[in-house]
Amino acid sequence: MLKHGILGLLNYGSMTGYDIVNIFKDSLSYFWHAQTSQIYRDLQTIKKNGWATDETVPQDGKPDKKIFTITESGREELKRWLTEDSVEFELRSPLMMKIFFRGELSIDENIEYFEKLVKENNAFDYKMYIDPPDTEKYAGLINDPMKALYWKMTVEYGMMYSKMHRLWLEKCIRQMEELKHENSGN
Amino acid sequence: MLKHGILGLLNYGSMTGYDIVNIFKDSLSYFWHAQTSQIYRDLQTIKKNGWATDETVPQDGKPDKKIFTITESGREELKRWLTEDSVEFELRSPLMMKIFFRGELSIDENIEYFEKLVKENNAFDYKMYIDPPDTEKYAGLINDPMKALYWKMTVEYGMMYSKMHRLWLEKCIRQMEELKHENSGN
DNA sequence: TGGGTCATGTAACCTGTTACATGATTAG
DNA sequence: CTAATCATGTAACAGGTTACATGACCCA
Repeated sequence: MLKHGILGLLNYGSMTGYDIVNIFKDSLSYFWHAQTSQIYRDLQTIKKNGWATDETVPQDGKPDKKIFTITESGREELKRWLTEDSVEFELRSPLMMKIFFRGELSIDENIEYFEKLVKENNAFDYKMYIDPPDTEKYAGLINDPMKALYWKMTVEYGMMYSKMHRLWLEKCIRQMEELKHENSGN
Repeated sequence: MLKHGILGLLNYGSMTGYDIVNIFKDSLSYFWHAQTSQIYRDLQTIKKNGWATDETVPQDGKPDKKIFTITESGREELKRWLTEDSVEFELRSPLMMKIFFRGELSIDENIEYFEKLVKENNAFDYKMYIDPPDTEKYAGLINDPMKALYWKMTVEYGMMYSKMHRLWLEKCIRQMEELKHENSGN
């Protein structure tokens, strides 16, 4: 998955591992986390598979750069991946895994926990509001409005997800409060 | 993560690897996928860590059973995991990874693709409607209404997620149609 | 003089996936 | 007769995480 994400970025233009790490942070990281070390390692695999070539460019005052360029075979692989038939409707949520078992703790602990999650969610929204993913920054990379649409759609997904998440958290808190009062009312 | 999910199930009562595989399918699998082989392997690790003990029970006409029982140290580990402070607000979506790069394909291919996703989403909703996750089936396991709430909340999350997903897909299709007509209108 | 940016990675480990293997019983 | 259920895994590989390492330049 990550290899194809890197390939997709390389398809916009030749760049270094360092560039990829940075662009990743501003875009794909919202729905796929990647370690720097993994990016450098996968870049080696990409080269080994013949999907990209590299060229070392010396610089003065700065470390050498290694610029990767996608090959024809890399473009084919990217297209193959994009059009392959696979079930991607997969949701992996460590949060739900924990909440499933949260009945082990007291209802007060849980209400407190959910309120903490609401705060985190708000902080995320606020950060998105004051410092939104800067698509302009990469205008040189993705200048085609047809291509930019898809980036925009993933950003919208993130926003809708966040909203749904908050609604769900609030509903859960209401349900816990109810159960709490029912039990104390007996 | 999976190890702690298994530990959580074991905490409801002693059971075999086979039982865990089945309960997993009806519950946790909606937000965490696990291979049978991984469950059996992690069960070995859980035993090695002293979080559970096992007892082999011969049966006739059927293979031997290996019943796992959580230990005090296992319960402590479960509680530690539940209360640990960690950022779980993580979204991993292979779908978004692909959509981000979908500008490489034609707008007609993309509209078709999104319509396929809508159908898949509807099929999922329909399956949930005619064959909902059967919490009753495990009433013997989780009989405390306080504990059952948390299971219910994760199911609700799945439903809200699915709804948001459909809304997003529909919005995307509208945006693509618009862009398509704008471009052909020039 | 201390932290941020630029720029590269390696090593060890942990977690998840795919493919394979066995074999009796029971329900349709 | 065939498919599902019961019940256990192993081996190899792929992918993700954590910790560590280097070093110059620039700005405050």
